[in-house]
Amino acid sequence: MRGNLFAVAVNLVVLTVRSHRLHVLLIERGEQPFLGAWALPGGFVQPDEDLVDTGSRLLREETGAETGDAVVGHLEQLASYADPTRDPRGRVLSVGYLALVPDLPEPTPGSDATASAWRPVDEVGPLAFDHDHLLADGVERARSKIEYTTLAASFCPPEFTVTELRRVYEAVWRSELDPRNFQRKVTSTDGFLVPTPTLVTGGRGRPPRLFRRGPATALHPPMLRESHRVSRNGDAPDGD
Amino acid sequence: MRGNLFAVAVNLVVLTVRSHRLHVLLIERGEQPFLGAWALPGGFVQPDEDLVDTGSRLLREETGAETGDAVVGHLEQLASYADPTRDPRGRVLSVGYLALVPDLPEPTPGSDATASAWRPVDEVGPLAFDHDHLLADGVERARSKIEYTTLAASFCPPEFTVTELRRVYEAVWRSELDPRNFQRKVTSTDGFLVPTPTLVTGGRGRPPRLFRRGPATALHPPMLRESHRVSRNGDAPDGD
DNA sequence: GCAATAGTGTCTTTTAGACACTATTTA
DNA sequence: TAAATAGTGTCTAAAAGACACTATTGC
Repeated sequence: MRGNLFAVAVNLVVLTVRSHRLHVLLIERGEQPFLGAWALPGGFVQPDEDLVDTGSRLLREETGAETGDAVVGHLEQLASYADPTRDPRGRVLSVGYLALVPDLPEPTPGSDATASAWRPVDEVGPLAFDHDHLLADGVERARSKIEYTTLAASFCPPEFTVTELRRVYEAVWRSELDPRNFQRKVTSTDGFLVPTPTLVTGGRGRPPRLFRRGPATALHPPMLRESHRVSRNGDAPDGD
Repeated sequence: MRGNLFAVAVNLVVLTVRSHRLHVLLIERGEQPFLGAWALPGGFVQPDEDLVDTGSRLLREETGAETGDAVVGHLEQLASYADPTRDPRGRVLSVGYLALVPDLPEPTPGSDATASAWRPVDEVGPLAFDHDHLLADGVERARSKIEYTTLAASFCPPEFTVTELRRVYEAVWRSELDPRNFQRKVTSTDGFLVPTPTLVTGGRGRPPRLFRRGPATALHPPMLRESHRVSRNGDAPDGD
């Protein structure tokens, strides 16, 4: 086996929806390199960890919540980044993971960070390392994946209303959806939403019903973004 | 930066369509570990290479053809695999790349292989390392990606007939498509196919027209697999 | 001529999108 | 009561799927 060894890190693109906007979890770096810069949370893979273990450990450390794949939220591998110049310390390969979580309480900064915060994804300035690229890939993955899966519900608490789910789509896609057609679409897609007996009172209008996630993971037919419906060709959703 | 270093390899899932079946390029290992076993072609990332450079270098070495992203065919990152026990030599992270190429001449074995061959993907026995997993992920990526992109044309030579393109879909999906509806669908999707003046003579029936790939990369609306159209929920195309 | 393959037209069914309308709450 | 939000029904347009039909070759 030839030499040329790498350090391997996992970096998280943790997305959530707060006040109708898509937010990402950032940390302010407390170490070199990029001391004081904002970055995606991350850490090195430990000797006996598989990549996904590192991802869930980091997610737990950064958000406090037990939001692995099993409970609420969603965690999946995005892609790996290994440009030889991406880290001034040497050869570091970073495996990006995408996490979709419900709106959580304020995060607590991890050990190597002086601060952490939720920031709207379209207001994020230049980040440390190649994290802008990672973030863009994560956001695009989320945008396209809620088209043909039920993953949008990962942004919601265990019980939620159809309107809450619609706000998720609208925030992630930055577009408005017709509430009536949306209602029909999601409630008639078998296995997407399971109604509970509970109605949410205290609001302004007719009390909405609470739903839980159903067993379905794929949406057929998919829910297409308007930008995808308008033109017939268009740009590439690149593969990596 | 904490220690715990990895060797980083790239492994290729090279797919093509030969005689109406989806094939993958395999090598017979000429070195330990897994000496004599069949495996996906691969190699280590060299000091100044980015991952995609390693991928295209390996693809060139194994297929002989210049089939990077630019020419014909397609190369994209799949996912990374780093189970601590996946390689008996120690900690090796493998970055999987998916390559879609036209039907090429017989491959020439690389340096660390005693043989290489195209094998139908559904007749591939247990492979070395975790390459069965990698292959399954690659095939599923190809199956789903030709639904909403024009990547199926990457399996074709620069000029091809509509029937050849349909054979690609049928081989990758293992299902039959209506030739007439398929024809209308692909020729009416803007930017997918560009007609040439050439008709292919010498065949049995009416001579078909040759087409080239157009500029479109995305298919809107997508071309859905029958399995996806039949039921409304169904199983998960998992994210990583 | 007939068989085979390429390609078009047309009808039916399904789905998306627009939007009128009903239902149930708070103020 | 009016205003607000939830949810249903219905019409239209677009697309998928079935399949009759025409076009052009080799035999």
